[in-house]
Amino acid sequence: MARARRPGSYVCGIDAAMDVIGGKWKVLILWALHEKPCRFGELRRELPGVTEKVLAAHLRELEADGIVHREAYDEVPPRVEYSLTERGETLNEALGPLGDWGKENMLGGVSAAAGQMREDDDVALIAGRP
Amino acid sequence: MARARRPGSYVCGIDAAMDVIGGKWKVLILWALHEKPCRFGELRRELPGVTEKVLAAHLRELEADGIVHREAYDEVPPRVEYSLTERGETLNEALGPLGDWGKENMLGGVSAAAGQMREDDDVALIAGRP
DNA sequence: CAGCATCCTTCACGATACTG
DNA sequence: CAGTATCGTGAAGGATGCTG
Repeated sequence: MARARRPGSYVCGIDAAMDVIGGKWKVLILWALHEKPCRFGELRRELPGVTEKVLAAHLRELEADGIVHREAYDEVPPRVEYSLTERGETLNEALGPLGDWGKENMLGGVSAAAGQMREDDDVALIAGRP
Repeated sequence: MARARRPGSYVCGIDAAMDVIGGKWKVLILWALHEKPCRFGELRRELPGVTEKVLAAHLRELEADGIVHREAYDEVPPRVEYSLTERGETLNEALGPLGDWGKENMLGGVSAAAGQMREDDDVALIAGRP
């Protein structure tokens, strides 16, 4: 996306990861799918402003990278469900510290860090999100 | 960079962080400066392929975001040294898990994880780099 | 040495319209 | 509903040349 995709060799792991999440909506898609598997139109509603074309393209890329799973049900009307793969979940977790950093340093360094964070989910891992 | 810079409000911390490191060479600059403070030309040699214009632009943005510090010495010939700020260091650390993920999942999931990793530096934190 | 000034290319993203 | 097809745009990035 933001750079040459799949040149075969990256300078480092960050480079490779940046390639995977380099799309404008990639991380938002990741976040939306982490909350719950979503259908196409559902996803579109979760990401205000994204166009069908771009959403479809991003989903195809994420699928190619093994981040999301696409399940098409042969029904009428057609139904397709997107969900995170195991690899997608680990990516989401790896994004956690970065999200924390962004929230602390770029947003209003809210002190939401300590105390009011629930732990019944893996909120601790993926904090710094909406 | 890759998206609208400083719209004033991001969807989440990841969004904000992605904005900071969204440039094509940003993370490489971060990495180079983490190893040691660098002069402009030095930095250029560390990043094969980057042009002066782009490197200068990225450095200015990183400086504006409080990630790197620019120290200009009034000598002849002119000398400028770039280094990571405290915030830059924390960003670098926050990038660690992502680097690990990229190395494990996108590169040759090398088993370099265990054993042959030296710990005299903070290698453990910022693994997955060159 | 450390840059800024220009011009140019390219690619991600967007808008709109149309199918199975 | 879940997409494809086509056309258009803007901004990031690259190439080259010049300056304090």
